Amino acid sequence: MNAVPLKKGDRAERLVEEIRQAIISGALKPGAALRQEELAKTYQSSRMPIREALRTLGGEGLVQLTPNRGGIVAPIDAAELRENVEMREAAEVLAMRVALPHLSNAQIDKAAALQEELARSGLEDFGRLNKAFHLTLYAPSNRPRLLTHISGLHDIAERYLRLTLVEFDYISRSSSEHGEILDACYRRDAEAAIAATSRHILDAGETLLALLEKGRQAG
Amino acid sequence: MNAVPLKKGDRAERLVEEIRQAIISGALKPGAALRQEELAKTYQSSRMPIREALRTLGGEGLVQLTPNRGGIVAPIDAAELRENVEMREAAEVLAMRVALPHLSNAQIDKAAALQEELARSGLEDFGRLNKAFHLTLYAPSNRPRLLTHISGLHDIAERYLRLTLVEFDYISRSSSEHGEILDACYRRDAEAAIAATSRHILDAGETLLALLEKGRQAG
DNA sequence: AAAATCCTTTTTGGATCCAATTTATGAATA
DNA sequence: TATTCATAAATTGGATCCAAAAAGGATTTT
Repeated sequence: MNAVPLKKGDRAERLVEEIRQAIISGALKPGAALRQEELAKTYQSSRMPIREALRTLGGEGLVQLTPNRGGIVAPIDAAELRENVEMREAAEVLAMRVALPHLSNAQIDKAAALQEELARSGLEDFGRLNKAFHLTLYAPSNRPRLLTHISGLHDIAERYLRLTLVEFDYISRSSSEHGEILDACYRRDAEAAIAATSRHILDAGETLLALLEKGRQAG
Repeated sequence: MNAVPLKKGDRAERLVEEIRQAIISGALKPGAALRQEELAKTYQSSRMPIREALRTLGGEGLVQLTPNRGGIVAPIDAAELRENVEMREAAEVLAMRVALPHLSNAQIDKAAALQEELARSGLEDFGRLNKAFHLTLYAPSNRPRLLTHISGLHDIAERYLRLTLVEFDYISRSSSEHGEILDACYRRDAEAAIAATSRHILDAGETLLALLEKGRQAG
């Protein structure tokens, strides 16, 4: 594989995505030291693009950089999850409010299709599909910075989702809440759509926080 | 100068701050190409830390990076300003809501002192002091990610402030709005503080947007 | 004269090299 | 035995070097 000579100029970019995914999925564990040489060997490149990638991921909050000591995978803690939930609620309510007036039925259908796939899929794909579901609804907002912001928040949130090994119950509740959001969108009921979005995020946050605390006690 | 040998490990960090300030202040003009060699010469270093700094600033939205073509100072446009205002409103309302219950009179006093300094100062220091004023009030929120987010939004907002060469009228209105916020904080009136913060941000946004449009027409 | 093509120059991205800093190891001392 | 200090190994940050890509100019072609 890798028959394609890999055009110059996106090695760092690729690495950002690969390492980001490794962190989100938990393949790289919270707190783990990110040795440049080691990553370079793993991803078949020199240390240089690794360094650039780590810096980008540092900006996203997935890596903690310390001068002369390099990076570690950002640790997990309840305070960050709480903060993430609050920020996500604020940002997604805004996105929904701006997007809804420009949302077409075709786009809602697309989100609905993602939700169906979500219902059929396992935990492995939950984060990716869930993020796609929400961002699909916000796409017509025409707010690129806001969407990037929300995307980053979802990436961080997914780490906590994976960590707590969310049970089936959670996914099914999320499913019905997604249904409520879609209904409100189809009706173009802004208040209802915003309220459902807000509740969806905050409820999920509470559930995860509780599980995280429990997990912390249990080990 | 530069008698201090500049410890290793924060060259890139320093450069981030210097270049960020140059972009915010307008010394580096929107759309201008950021030649690595040139910046390296200007800031007395090699291209390497420059590259890392540009990548960080790219993440902050102050630099636009294109593969194999390097970076340009992020362009200015009305759509981004609007988006920035919306995001700032959402984020700062959240910050105020979370911070207010933990806000001490001493901290409010500190913000008030910054406001006084603000009233005496010129346009040159407006952005910095205004940001400090708001962040001082949000500090007890204990939400580091949120504060970083707000800080970045302020940096971007300042570019538009400088660009429109805001007139005296704007600063004095901002001054009285800051007074309203402080009053509400002293009274620990959450609703009033949030409402005043929201209005403050949205009003300023409208003013700037209008000036930006006018400036665009006038040249 | 306009457009396309080739060639030169400039500039970026990646690899390698070197120095500074941190971390690990072990000896010396209290 | 625990602690401090010195030394060695590992690792990062910065500089330099080289190849690939893009930008700019000249020449040819229509």
